[in-house]
Formats: sequence, structure tokens, C-alpha cells
Amino acid sequence: MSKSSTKAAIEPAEGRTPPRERILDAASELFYRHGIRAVGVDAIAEAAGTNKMTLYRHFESKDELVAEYLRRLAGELDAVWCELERKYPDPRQQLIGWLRVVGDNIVNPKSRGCAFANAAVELPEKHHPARCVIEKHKAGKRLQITQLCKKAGAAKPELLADELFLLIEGALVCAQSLGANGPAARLVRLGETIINSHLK
Amino acid sequence: MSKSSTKAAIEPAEGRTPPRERILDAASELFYRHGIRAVGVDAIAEAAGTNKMTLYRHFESKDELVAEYLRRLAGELDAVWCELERKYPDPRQQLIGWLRVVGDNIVNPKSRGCAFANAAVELPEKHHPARCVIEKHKAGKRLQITQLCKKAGAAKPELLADELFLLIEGALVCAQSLGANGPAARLVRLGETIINSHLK
DNA sequence: TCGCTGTGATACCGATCGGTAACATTTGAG
DNA sequence: CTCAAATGTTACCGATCGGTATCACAGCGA
Repeated sequence: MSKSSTKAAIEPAEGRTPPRERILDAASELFYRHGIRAVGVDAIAEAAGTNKMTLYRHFESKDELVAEYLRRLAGELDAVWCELERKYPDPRQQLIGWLRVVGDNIVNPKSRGCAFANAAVELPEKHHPARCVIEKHKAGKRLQITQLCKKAGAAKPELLADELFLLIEGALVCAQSLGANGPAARLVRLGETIINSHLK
Repeated sequence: MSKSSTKAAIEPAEGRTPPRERILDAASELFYRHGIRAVGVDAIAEAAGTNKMTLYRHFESKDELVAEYLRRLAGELDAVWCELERKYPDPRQQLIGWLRVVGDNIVNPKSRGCAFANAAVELPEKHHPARCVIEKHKAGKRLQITQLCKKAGAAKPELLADELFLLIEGALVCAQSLGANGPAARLVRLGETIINSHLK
């Protein structure tokens, strides 16, 4: 009785985007919200409006899907950073802008901290395919902040950068236990003070 | 053929401590090392030299075992703090002492960061029995640091305390992705500088 | 119209998950 | 010694895990 036509009529919009993207979208949301180990591939396939078989046609394994989830997210965060670069030509304003982005993220009730740090906690196995993605992304970010501190004219750019880096990481993870109104709430002001004292 | 006597001869020492403690010991090590969701109750029972049935005679569920694991660990950390209090009467030295304890922990190759922060990442469910243990412990530690900053004569003790708190949390989580030689390596020196600048 | 490719659907695999029932064994206090 | 409580052992439960085989079908270029 033309069951297929009925289905096509019910969910036409979601069928437009290719399944690989839908799977990555669903995986991203579920992995971030509930945790990587807490989400099964069946749940991802169903949330993506497809099935497990199609999922495994596009991704070798769940571990590879996790790695791809983080790779795509890293690209998106790089884009955010580029936009910040365009918006604020001044390196000091760029640093403060990044503090604000993180601060806004912490205030967001949907926030669950840094997806990369969370993945590092959930995947301690040294050879997990997501591990190198995590390390590469964090190392890149540290380098970016360091260069920004250098451009801003800091006397000890590496020191300032690492201090800001630790502050940001701390605020993101701290908000997961003590909420957005705990110590994490002071991230932006604290960061600004530190930047000002280093760039006199 | 006195199979029992043979067993008693083979593993006499581990049979001494009551099973509840052995189970908690095994669970603590496995949960911390591999992650909570990555460890099954069967593995815990086996590592404890007992079986699943005995485990469930002492703990209502795996979730309750997780909560108890964190409760006991919180007690142990409180003891460490008390010893620090006894060792350093001066509040400023106590703060620095705590920084050093965390710094040593980060350097330890077995370290996997803060067990409470990790649990918060792995257990986002709002009503998990471990959640209140996590929040209580973190809130208590924040309060302790704040009071210490107050006793040390800081002009803005809450601000200094939260800055140190974020720094410590950041260093612990950062070491999980960038290693002990990354930004986390600067924790002690950075913390000392901040303390000195606030307690002039 | 043919045939190929990508997708969907379903059933299945062995393994493991958290949790329990039933029964044998050990142990220690009375 | 006796008895009861604690522990060990084994087998089992339904559910879910990551991953695969099979087949039907839809779309599309030639």
C-alpha cells in the first residue's frame, strides 16, 4: 500500500541532506549531551533517521565515528576563531573576545563543557583514534593563544597564554560540577584582569 | 580433595580484608583508571577476588557503588587536607602546599585528573546518586580555599580563591589532553605568583 | 530500458551489560 | 556442637552492545 510514499511524504525535509551528515549531526548532539560511551550506534542511527547498516557504510567503526565527530567539531571551532580574528583586529581584543565566547558557552544551559576535554576523560585508551584529534586540537589552540599574546606585546607570552589556557579549561570543567554561577562565572573578569596586568 | 584448603593457602592475604572493602578498592582503581562507564560490575567483582552476588549484597546497584566510591575518596582527600593543615600552620603556606600536592599528582603517570570532575563528565544525568557527592565535595573545597585566603589576609579572598580553584581544575583537566608537560606544568609557579600578588 | 549505486529494512551474530535466584560452603558466636 | 549469618559458586534473566548478512527498492546516468 505504498508505505514508502507515505514515509516520503511524512519526512521529506530530513531526507534531503545526505545520510553521512545526518549521522554526524545526530552523533554530535548525542555524544556531547549524554557522553560518548553512553550512546549506542543504534540510537545514533535512529536519531539520524536512518539505520545501523547505513551508518557502518560511512564509518568503519564507532571509534572512527567518534574521531570524525571531533574532527568536524574542531573545524567548526576554527571557523569561530577565524571570525573572531576578522571581527577584532586588535590581538588583545581578540583574546578578550575568546574569553567572552567561552563565557557565553558556560552560561548556556545546554553546555556540557569542552567536548574534547570530555572525550579525553571518557577515552583514556592511548591508541583510540580520537586521541590524536583531541591532542592536536588542544595543542593548536594553545599555540594560537600564545601567538596572540606575543602579538599583543606581552613580556612573557607563553606564561600569559598558559595562564589563560588553564583558566579557560578550568572554567569549562568547573561549570560541570559547580554550575555556571560558581567559580566559572568569574572567567571573563578574571581573564581581563590578568591580560591587563600583563600588557601594561 | 579439600579444594577449599588449597584456595585458602593460595590467596590468604586478600581474604583477610572484608569483601566490602576489597570491592571498593577494586572499584576505585578501575573506575579511576578506565572510567566509570567503561568498567562492568563483573570486572570489579573479579578484581576484588569475589563475585557479583557478594557485590550486590553490599551495594544496591552499580550507581550506588559509584557514589560510595566517590564518598570514600572525598573522605581520603579531606584527610590529606587535614594533614596539610597540621603541617603548615601558615595559611599562605597551606595554599602553596595544596598547589604542590596537585602538582605532584599531575606529574604522577598514573594520574587521570580529578576523579570528581571525571565523574561529572561521565554522569550528566541530573539525578544520579553520585551527582550530589560530586557537588558537595567541590563546593566544600571551594569554601576551604576561600576561608584560607581570608585567613591569609587577602583583600578579595573570594576572587583569589576562585582564581586558584579555576587554575587547579584547569591544570588537572588540561594534563589529560596535553600531558603533564603542557600548560599544567606551570600550575605551582603560576599559583604562587598569583598568591604573592594578592597578599602583598 | 538497462543496470549500477546508495539506501532502507530486518533479522541476526556473539559478547557483554546490570541484576537475580538457588544452593553450597565457610565462619564465628552461643 | 549447633545454628545462623556471611560468603562463594553457578547458572540464569532480559536488554543492549558493536557489527554484519541479506534482500528489496529507489534514483539516475547511459
